[in-house]
Amino acid sequence: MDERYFAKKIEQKWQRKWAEIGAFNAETDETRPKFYQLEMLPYPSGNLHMGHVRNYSAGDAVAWYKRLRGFNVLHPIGWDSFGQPAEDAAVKRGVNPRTWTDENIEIMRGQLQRLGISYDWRRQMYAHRPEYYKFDQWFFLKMFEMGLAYKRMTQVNWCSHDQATLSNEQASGGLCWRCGNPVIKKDLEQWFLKTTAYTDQLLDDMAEIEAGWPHNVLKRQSDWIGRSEGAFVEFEVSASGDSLFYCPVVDGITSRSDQGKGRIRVFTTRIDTIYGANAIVLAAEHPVIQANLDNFAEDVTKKIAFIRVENARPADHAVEIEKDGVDTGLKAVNPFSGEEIPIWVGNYVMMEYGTGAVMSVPAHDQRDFEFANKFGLSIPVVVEAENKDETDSTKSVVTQAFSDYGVLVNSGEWSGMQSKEAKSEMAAFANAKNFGEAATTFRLRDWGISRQRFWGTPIPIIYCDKCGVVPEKYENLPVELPDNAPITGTGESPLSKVPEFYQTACPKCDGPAHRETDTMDTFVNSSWYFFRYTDPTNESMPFDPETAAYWTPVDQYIGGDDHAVMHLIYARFWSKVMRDIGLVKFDEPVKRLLTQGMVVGETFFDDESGKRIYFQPADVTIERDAKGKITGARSSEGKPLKYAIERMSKSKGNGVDPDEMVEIYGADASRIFVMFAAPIENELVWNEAGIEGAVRFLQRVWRLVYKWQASIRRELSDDTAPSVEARKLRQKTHQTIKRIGDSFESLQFNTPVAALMELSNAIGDFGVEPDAATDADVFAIRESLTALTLMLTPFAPHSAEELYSIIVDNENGMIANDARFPDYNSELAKPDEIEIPVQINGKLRTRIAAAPETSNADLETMALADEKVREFTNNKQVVKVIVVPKRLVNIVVR
RNA sequence: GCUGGGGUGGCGGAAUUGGUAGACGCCCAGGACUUAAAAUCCUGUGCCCUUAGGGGCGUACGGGUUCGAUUCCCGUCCCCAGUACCA
Repeated sequence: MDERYFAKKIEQKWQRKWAEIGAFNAETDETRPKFYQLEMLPYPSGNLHMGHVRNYSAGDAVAWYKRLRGFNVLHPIGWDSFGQPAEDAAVKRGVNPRTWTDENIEIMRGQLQRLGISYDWRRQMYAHRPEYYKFDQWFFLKMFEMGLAYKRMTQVNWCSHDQATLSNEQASGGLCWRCGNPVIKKDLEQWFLKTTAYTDQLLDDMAEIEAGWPHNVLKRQSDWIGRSEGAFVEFEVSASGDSLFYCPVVDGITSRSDQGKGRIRVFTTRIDTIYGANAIVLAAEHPVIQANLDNFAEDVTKKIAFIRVENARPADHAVEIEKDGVDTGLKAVNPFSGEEIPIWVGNYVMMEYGTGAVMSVPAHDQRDFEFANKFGLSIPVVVEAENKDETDSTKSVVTQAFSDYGVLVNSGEWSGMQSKEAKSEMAAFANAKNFGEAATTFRLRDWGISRQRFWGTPIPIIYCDKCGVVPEKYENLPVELPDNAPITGTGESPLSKVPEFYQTACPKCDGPAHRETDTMDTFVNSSWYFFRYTDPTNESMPFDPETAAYWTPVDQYIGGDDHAVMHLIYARFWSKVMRDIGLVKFDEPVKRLLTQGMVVGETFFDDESGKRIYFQPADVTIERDAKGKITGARSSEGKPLKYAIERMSKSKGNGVDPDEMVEIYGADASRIFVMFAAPIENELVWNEAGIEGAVRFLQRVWRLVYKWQASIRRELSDDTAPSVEARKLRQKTHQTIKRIGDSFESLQFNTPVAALMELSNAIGDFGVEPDAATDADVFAIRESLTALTLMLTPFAPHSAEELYSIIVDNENGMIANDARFPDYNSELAKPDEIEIPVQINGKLRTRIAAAPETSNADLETMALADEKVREFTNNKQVVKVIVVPKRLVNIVVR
């Protein structure tokens, strides 16, 4: 082997060797502790991007580290290979989605292999293969039996331009996220999974994973679930000329009272403030409003229509919409006070939340306050702070609602009670009097999984004229996708155009029947894929429960935080269902979660056209000032360019091809750089300049090993006394072993790389040349080079293997085979002498050298005796001396 | 707006959670080697003052607590992410 570092040559060599011995093939072994390292599976879009490289480099570092620590590691990869881009490609280019997908997987697998990620390739799962999606269907049937899968009519967001259904997120602001055209509501029969059956568990079980998940992810999940404790209260509609008005009975929104009058249900978290209600405010879409549009005065109806349009909120969350509303002329009776209050329509009330109706309590709710102010409505105060100064009612100018708890006033028989206590009692009272009850509402909705798409798992349901909705039989699974469906992108299910697919016999009566032609949301596939890895070829079950019991739950999951909510809530839901089926025995599938930041790119724009044309290419001249700060950039023709940082993507032309990186710098250098450049949870601004540093580092290590190669292979006698040099190097080695172990436990990847660089610098600075080295010197060098090489493995496995084979001088001595993380010896890590900074009045003035065990008293004496210190303490009174053991001495003088 | 996380050299970022601020790397400058370049190696590199020895300032800004604050407390400004006018 050459003394120069040829990345490509050694990378291919070790990838081949690992494959030969099946180095990363995981087998169940009850005698060894297991570790399940998982990264979010990629969508096979065609190419890896740097975000993938970051994700999989981090995962591989953990997998290697745990292997070096003696764990039996499961580190699998698979393909999230169902989804819309395959259909788009089919529409655009007429290719078969399956062919397109399979080709992309081949390309991306090659890229991952060239990066040398240590996967057990035998365990790949492919969402689009019948062997896998058969069990999506299996789970669906189980859930159908359990009452967790059901079908109902629902309104979906529909973009008539794109001919597509949209999720609420995609239809935010009432406009299609893709084309910007208005979104309409369309009625469709859809299948749902009852995520709401697990709402409480999804919230409460967070306690089990709290220690291992990012705080921010748990927060977002609990916001998403959105529990709020309160009560429903029904207000009777009481307008004079009652007959004019119509109150349709809509379950959960309105009801009919004993007197035959309609009641409007409101949800409130503050039933204690109900005596302060000055109005009922309804959403414009509320059924009572819609049913009476013809009965209102003409200008009222007009205003309602206006509000409905204006109510479409802009996508920018920071923009607050001005309150607007109109008095309908209808009245409602406060069931507590008997008071008659007006019914308004308000733009700040959402039909999608609660019942689409609120009781407006302006004195104690900021939004109601603003509304009442704008329209000059009364603002009756019913809660006062115990410390009266805080209550706005006592001030001459009221600018804000008082929304804290306090003492009830002007609240009939409840006056004088603590408002917090009154909440439950008033809810109980409402219940007893039959006009309300305590209730908890959630934002979480059941999971609509029907998609009018081709490239997804067919829903295994059959519709029979005689028997109705009939589940497919388990033995008939999988219900396979046909190969000849016309994919037009027109929004109707392509499967509904394939009679061979949908024409079938009823599993119950054997009569003619037709299949469901919708497919499942792709999030279904990713909700349980990581269980499949434990038993990827099982034909009768999703996986064998016993095998899975060894490997699962996942010990460490790593992926982008864009999946913090949906994917991770669905996966948690799925695990709970699997637990209830009896497949697993735990509540939570992922013990520890790490969310990595995005990789973004620096882009240079043409200043005139605004076109993105350059991404750090060679033909851009970056202009800097004397200190190296970027002041601007010019194209090769001398055009000034604008500079911006954006998410990397092909379409923006600022993407970096990982293959190119590997080709130029090597997989190891690319991986080290990505790990070193920024903390994993931060956004990473891609800047290729830094990668040279990673290459230089590897080359330095390479040269060091070659420099000492001959010496470290020689026989060493242990009777030479170690030099100061040797003792210092051993210290550094053992300190580094400690640091790197700690870093991995706390999932830091940038600092251990820095620690490795420091260690290699220390070896490079070793004051003795190989020919002059004593046995003790060589021993220290060998120890540190071996440790350095082993600890390099998680970041640069190919280089580590190559260097290790040189150090141990043994063809069979592979790290992947049997090597262990170096042992830490705390005695050796201890320095002989430490430097103690001496401060005077908190300012650093000098340092003194001392043995680590020096007592506080001795340190104090030494510090005071120091010449430099005496200069400062001369003619002054020493008031106090603070000694921090092994840290510093601070002398306070006056 | 609300919630969460932040603000440290020209840049990415360290700092044992109250104890030497700026590790490590990039950039930049100077030097060695070379006919030259590349590569490599060495030196310098927070800012200001000083011939030197050294001194002063410095972790967004203003206060506070402390022998000592990047770290804790109060106030202000700014950035990023999430978000739902959620009743």
